Amino acid sequence: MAKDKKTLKLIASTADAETRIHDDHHLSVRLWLRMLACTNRIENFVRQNLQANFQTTLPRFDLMAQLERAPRGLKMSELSQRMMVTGGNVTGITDGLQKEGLVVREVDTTDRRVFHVKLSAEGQRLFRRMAAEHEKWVIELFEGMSVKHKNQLADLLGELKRHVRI
Amino acid sequence: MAKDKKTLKLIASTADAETRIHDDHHLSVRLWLRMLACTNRIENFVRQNLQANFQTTLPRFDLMAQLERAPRGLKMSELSQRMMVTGGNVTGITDGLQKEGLVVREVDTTDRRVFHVKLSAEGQRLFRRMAAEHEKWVIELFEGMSVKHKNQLADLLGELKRHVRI
DNA sequence: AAATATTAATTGACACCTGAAGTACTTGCC
DNA sequence: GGCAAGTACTTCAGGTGTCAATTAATATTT
Repeated sequence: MAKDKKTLKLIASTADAETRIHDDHHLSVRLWLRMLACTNRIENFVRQNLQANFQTTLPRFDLMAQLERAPRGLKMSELSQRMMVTGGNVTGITDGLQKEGLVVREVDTTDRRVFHVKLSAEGQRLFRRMAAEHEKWVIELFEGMSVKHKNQLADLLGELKRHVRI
Repeated sequence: MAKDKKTLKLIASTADAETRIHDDHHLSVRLWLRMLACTNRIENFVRQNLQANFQTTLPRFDLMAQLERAPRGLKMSELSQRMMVTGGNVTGITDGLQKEGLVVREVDTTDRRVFHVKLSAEGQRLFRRMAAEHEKWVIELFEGMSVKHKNQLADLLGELKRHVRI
């Protein structure tokens, strides 16, 4: 039946190509909306848990996570790049964390424009506790999915990430 | 070498299972971070384009998109649910769109607590123009990926979305 | 029918985020 | 040396988001 329809449309010149393109359009948009929905759900879940268990937020957790992976510290601009947010935003989040003694801004000896942001000892302790919980939450969210499917998904997202260079 | 390590650990009872679990933990977290990175990139791209071409924002576009799919209008609570944001947020976005004449709040005849939010005629015209552009941007972002892979990704995300019910 | 609970939407306090303008510093070029 | 251009970060205005408290209307219970 679908074939009959296509066959008929073939008579009208470019109709078939149009149909294919149209389907692909829908595919891409549907894919994007679905990805967004998944991300939102997981993000909401993680955010609620961070708030309930540690009275903190996802951006703060994210910033600390970046620092934990870079023991030598990160410049504000590097944080901005890795967190995929603007510089002005990083300033605010860093201010808050610094005020609570979780991170420190260290001045660069050769270039007085730059800061090297690092986790304080207390920041490290707290982050380790949070990271352990965070891992549990994420496991929990993905536990309905087989390892095989998780790997497939990770591969496809890796491919997408490469194509989506901005 | 990695194998030697594992073999040695096997002597210590449950070590092998632990290793497997540990790997899976990393898999889930890595998967999640990768998904988040993809989403952020696409979202940033779309947001910038919406701003540059239509002087509007993603949440406003999203709200209008929800309304376009529901010609009979949506209650504030329905918008909140579909947009996956809180009610207070929907109030603000709706206020802005209403002020610009793009949506209208219609009172319910039987329950005076509820509003039915609808696109105005102007809102419909504008949304159609924006949606066409939006579709192009999304296609562009996904064009490096084969239709087959896009379908696989959509399927896997569909599975994830089902598992991740909150 | 009055008291109570529930529901729909709004408000206010606070955090996030962007984009653009501003400040302080460094670099490169004459 | 000195000045223009560039870089690192901050500040500010405005829109987005949460949560908790509030208001107004409807449902339920007695």
